[in-house]
Amino acid sequence: MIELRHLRSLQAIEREGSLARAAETLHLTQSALSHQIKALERYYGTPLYLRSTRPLALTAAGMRLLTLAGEVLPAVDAADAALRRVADGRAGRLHIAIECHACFDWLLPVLDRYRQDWPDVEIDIRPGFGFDAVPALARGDLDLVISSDPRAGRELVFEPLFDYEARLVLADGHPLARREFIEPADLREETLITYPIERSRLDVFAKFLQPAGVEPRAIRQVELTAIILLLVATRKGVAVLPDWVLAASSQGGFITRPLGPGGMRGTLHAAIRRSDGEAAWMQAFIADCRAKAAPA
Amino acid sequence: MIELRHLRSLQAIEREGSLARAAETLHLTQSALSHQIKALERYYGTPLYLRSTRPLALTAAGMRLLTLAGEVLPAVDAADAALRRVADGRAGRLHIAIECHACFDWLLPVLDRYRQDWPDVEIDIRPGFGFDAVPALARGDLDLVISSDPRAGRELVFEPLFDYEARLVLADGHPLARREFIEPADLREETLITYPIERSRLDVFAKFLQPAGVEPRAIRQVELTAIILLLVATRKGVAVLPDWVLAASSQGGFITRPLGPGGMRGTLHAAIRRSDGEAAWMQAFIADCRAKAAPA
DNA sequence: TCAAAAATATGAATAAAACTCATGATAGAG
DNA sequence: CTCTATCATGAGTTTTATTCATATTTTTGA
Repeated sequence: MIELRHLRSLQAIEREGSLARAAETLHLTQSALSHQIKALERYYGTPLYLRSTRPLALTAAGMRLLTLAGEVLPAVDAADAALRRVADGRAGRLHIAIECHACFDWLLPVLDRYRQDWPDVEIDIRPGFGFDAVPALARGDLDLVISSDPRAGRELVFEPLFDYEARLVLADGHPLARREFIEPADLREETLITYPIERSRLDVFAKFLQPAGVEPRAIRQVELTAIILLLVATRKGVAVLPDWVLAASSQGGFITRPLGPGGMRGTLHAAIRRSDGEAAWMQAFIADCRAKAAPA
Repeated sequence: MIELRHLRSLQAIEREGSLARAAETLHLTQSALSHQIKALERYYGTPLYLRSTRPLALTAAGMRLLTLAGEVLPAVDAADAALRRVADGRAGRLHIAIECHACFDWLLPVLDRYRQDWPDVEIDIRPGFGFDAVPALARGDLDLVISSDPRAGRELVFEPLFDYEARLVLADGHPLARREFIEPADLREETLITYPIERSRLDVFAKFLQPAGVEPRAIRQVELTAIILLLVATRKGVAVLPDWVLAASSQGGFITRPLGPGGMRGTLHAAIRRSDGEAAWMQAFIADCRAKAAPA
């Protein structure tokens, strides 16, 4: 069966004009090339070179193979170079899912900067994984999941990125603004504005209201962070958002208060496969996440 | 170094969904495939499959190679099929040169018929070889030369095609028409119409006039056979043409006479490389030439 | 035309590789 | 948690590729 080695030999013979010189550039002996071609000719049952001429002249069959070499070898070499970039950490695939909805706010700027430094990394944000993101990571459908509850395993690593505090956001002059901190019962008469995801995935419910058996007066779901802040400022309700959202926002007209006496805190993690952990492109990305909105 | 074998394995694994099944279709063992992939991974220094999943899932690097396989293998298989056609005599290259100018008249119809039966033979008529056609045949620049003087060698074979007689063509009622045959001196007062090639390559001169030291009154060179016949019929001169030209012509107004008492005869040959002599496409072509203008 | 030079071919021996066999390890299903 | 399907591993074997030494062929230049 023909192999790439044969195509490389044919190209070298054409380039160098003789078996002997081609053999040199291929780091082979003239004999090796002669045997190689003879084997090809035996395999196909037709001569590739006219032997009555010196140097050898290609037959039509030989030319067909030389053409094939020209078609095929550049593609092979390109793939080869690409894999080499993967091997030394310059290239990789970074398909991200985010479990935390508000993370778009810091992630997009980070990605923007990152992709300039790592042009060979194929970046994507994949929606629609929901709570299945971590299994999808193990399966190889994803490469990184932004998550706030680490469940490391043999195959997966959870790299801590940064701590955050979820705080209640309310309009300037709201009655609750006089409190030092917020208790669950305080929200009984409030309209709570949240991202449009199921309650079980919202920490306010899971960790704050539900344990106390409190239900807010109403819930309103809004997609965009900026709109949530606008609604809060115009006294349409209150919201619970991580502190980075508020630090990064240029909007005004609201203040924040801790949830509970100690505040509701957490740590954001990047879940990755252990096998990707050493790669330069991955380490750089995690470093960029930690630096977050650092000056460009 | 990566080889086509590896690309075929990757494709089979993708197709079959597991090493074991892929191994079957490749007529290998599962172990062989496992070793093969491990070798590739060692070579590139990066995993091609995630091992923590069953069946194996491709990594980004693995996908790059699978893509390469898709690009490259169809081209390889196409070339392979083409060479197989060459090997069993269905395909070949037929680059023809003709030493005899009038041969166009029977060759073109023959080629027309031939190429319908042998679509995989690459046909061309290569002008500009002149007397160097036979060496060019040995060098592999040509594959067949129509020639009237056989000089066979170790490398070359001259296949006889058919006999012909070169006859003097003259207008009906021309004074020379009363002769049984023509002698050199008869042309002393005639205008001789020839193809536009050097005198040494025209048999009338080389074999008939020159030996007798006779020079015609004038020479006129004309490219096309039909025009030559027209000029003869309209008494602008006489010409020497092989008999097949006259047999095939539908024009009238002229008669022919032998040159010398026995006529000037020759045999047309097809010069080919001995290595092409066995090929089915070549034998068929020579047979077609011998049959000449046989009914289609 | 002949010998020297250059290029390729050949066969045996060696080196390298690819593959198989037998078995061990692991993941996923029930 | 066991069972089954799947993949990995290492030693041994077979196959393939390459080298070495030398023969053959073609080309070149007197």
